[in-house]
Amino acid sequence: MATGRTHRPATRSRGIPEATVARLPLYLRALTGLSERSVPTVSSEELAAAAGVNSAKLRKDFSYLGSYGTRGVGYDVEYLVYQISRELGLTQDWPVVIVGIGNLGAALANYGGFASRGFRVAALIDADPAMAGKPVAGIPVQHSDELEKIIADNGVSIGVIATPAGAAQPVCDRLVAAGVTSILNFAPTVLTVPDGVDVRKVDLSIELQILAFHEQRKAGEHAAAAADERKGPDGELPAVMPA
Amino acid sequence: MATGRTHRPATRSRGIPEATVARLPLYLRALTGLSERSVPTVSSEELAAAAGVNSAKLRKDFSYLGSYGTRGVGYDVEYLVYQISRELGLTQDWPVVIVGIGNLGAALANYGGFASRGFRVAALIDADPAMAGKPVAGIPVQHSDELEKIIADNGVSIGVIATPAGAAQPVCDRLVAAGVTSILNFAPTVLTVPDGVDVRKVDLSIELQILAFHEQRKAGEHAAAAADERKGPDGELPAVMPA
DNA sequence: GACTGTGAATAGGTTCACAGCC
DNA sequence: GGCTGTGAACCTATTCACAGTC
Repeated sequence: MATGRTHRPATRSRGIPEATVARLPLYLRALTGLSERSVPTVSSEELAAAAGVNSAKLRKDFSYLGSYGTRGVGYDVEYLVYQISRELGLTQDWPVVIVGIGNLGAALANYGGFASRGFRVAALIDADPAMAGKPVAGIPVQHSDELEKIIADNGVSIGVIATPAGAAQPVCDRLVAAGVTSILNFAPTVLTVPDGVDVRKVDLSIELQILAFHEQRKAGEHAAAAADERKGPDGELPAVMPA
Repeated sequence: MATGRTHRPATRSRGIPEATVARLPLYLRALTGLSERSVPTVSSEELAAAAGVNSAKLRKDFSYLGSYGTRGVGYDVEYLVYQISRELGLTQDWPVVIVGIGNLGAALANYGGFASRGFRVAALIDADPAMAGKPVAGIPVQHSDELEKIIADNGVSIGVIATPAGAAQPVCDRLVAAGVTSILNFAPTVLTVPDGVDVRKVDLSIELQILAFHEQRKAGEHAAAAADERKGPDGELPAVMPA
């Protein structure tokens, strides 16, 4: 009870679960593919397969958006594309800035998947003066001195951070101060932001580590029983605390 | 431990929840930072802050690994680093191949976060013959004809796919046939794999779309009180999106 | 007194299974 | 008959709150 409010409990109007929101882009991608092949309608079963989920989950997800299907028939592809796009806010244009134009930043600038949704790379920003003016993906890199002006001039509310870890928090602070309220962070560091600002992170090495965990388990399936319990096989390193 | 009354011994030793596994790399990163600054011990509160989670969750997570802390004191940093590394399988060397050396593949090849964990880029593979031999991040790119041989020679079990969407499934099939059992997929497509093969995906544009959803909702907060949805299912025209 | 470890309570997400409609 | 939409059952994850330990 003493714990105040950290997280606003979902808004009153539309309670779309977070897990559902995270899958909408998946459905949208699958639907876009069908649309390009001029498929008029699709069943929950087919669409679920194309999106890589199961059909019960898909139907449940769609039920949060409304009743957009037809029983006995399925879903109208074009109509669903529109509804999901609207729900995700992709019917409007989102200018984004990418800060940190190293290898990853350049890859992001070149990534086609942004433009094809409602995202437009409004500017590339880097702290290295030597980068200034150099075009990447056809867009000239601007120096980070310009950051605040760029954000303001373009009405940017989404920023992508692809800087080294050490630069991420200061960059984040400046973005937020300049008016950015959503941040996609590729730097391997935890960002602190004020309430009302959303941060999502993508950490490339974390994904690999999760794979390694499962991979290890597969490998150890033969000899699983052996080195299992806390009597760990300390091959090396500090074996403090016996527990 | 926990020889209490619980009548379900089943989930004892190897039952680490997936959500916990996904956070272990986060803790590890925070701990590594502390270790570099020679901090000897850390409380759940401090470590949780550094990792960006709350302390109850962290303690619960650690309780699945075992009792590695000391009441009244906290956790020994070095010891925890070791235990988590071992749990994640990072005390061994994981050779990985990266397939598709475009902008993103090159960024991944250059990404320092891999090497610093147990990951070693064993080879870079691309289908473009013009790329063959060109060094990227100091590693010469090899042609995809060599894929099977490379996997076998290096004992690779983890593959990273950074190809265009269309090439991803064929590449995936070849990786799996050659013995790869874990795949990190950056291509915006759903991969189909046999049982026993793990796939994790990272889709850059999906993350942005999720941000857009929340961003849109923030923007509408002023006018939120207005029409509270539930508008007629066919009130809007499915005006198809621009390509 | 400080802090971990963990049952119990709660919240969130998934799957089942079937009613309702085409 | 085929397929959606959804309450109910189930499962997973998070948070609470406090007993246990140093």
